[in-house]
Amino acid sequence: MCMGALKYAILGLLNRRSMTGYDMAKEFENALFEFWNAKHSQIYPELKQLTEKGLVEYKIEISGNVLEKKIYSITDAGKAELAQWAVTPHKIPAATKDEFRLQLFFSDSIDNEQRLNILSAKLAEHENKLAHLRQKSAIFDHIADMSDAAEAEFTDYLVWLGAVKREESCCDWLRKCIELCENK
Amino acid sequence: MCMGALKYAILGLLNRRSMTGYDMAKEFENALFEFWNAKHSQIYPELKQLTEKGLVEYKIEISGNVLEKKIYSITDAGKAELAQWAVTPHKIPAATKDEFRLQLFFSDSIDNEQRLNILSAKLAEHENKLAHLRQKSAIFDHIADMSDAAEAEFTDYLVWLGAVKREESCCDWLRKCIELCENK
DNA sequence: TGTACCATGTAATGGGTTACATGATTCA
DNA sequence: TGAATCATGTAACCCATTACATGGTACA
Repeated sequence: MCMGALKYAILGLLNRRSMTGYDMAKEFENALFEFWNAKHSQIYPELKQLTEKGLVEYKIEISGNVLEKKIYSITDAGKAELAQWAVTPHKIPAATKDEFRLQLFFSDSIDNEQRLNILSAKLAEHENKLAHLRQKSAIFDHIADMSDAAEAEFTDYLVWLGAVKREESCCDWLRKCIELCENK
Repeated sequence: MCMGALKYAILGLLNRRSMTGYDMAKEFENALFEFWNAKHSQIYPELKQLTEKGLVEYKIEISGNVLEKKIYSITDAGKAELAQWAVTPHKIPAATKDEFRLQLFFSDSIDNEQRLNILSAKLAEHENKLAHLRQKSAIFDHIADMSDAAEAEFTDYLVWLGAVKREESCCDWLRKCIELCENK
């Protein structure tokens, strides 16, 4: 389905700045969380392979007295592969498996009151998530005019906007569902 | 992450009507596609397990002269487990891995014109998908007033509405991205 | 000195897709 | 008689998560 896209996620990160595998794991948790994720147990083996293929390289840095850090950076070969991927069309991903929607679909077997309960609880969760997402907008506040934003800031903003709109739309839908159930 | 939710998808389907594993695969492809999917290679082993646990049972029916079909149905034990699951709260799923958003995020490395190209292509894809989703609304047209719709039709409608709204929101986002890029 | 975090790896397991394998039925 | 579809199963592989495993650093 994804055809080794982790590879490009890593190359993309290294194309912005050199970093350790540990740093990457944090980037996935923070900046990329809304559309990609990978744990360190996946990152380290992948970095090993990318090194063997010559797409990335590392130099060892000593932190403190003995702790060895591998600072990875992208090679020219890596940049070439990334550039190619960057303009390749990709399929719309298959819809996420969503246990809540599954539950709602089969809620023909429970009564309307219980259905309202699970809908209200889910709406509260998503409103909470939306609030957290909106808090992150502070990062983009200093960009008065997007037209002269730095490139990386601009693309960060575009995907952030997508995450917010997705969450808003989800909340709207849940409110509509609640309304329809209440008029039942 | 999903903790064996396939089990409940199957129980939910069988709670609506008895059917074969083959029928289930078709249901996943058609009715459930927007929030769940499973291929026959996953369904048959799961049905075997559920039979062993006594949550479903089957009777063999002969189609034509020799072809044996296993018509599965839900047992009382299965209904009890389904009823319990139906009111259990589930976590919001982790965001889908979306290679396009990954691409957009890292499009700081390509020029604005190419970014506009991939955005326009993706918008066309999603508009197409939205059109197909809306076509399916015909199924719900005969329900003049949702308040007296059959339960199963009503819940089908709720999740369908969610799929449409999700797709509309995605199109809106892409148009906004295109607008921002054009003013760049 | 203890706790949170930095840093790197491997192993076991689960979930899911694609491919392999087989054969019957229906209809043109 | 050939093609599309019905019908059931297994095997190999890929991706990803959780757990296992180790040890250093920074700071209160």
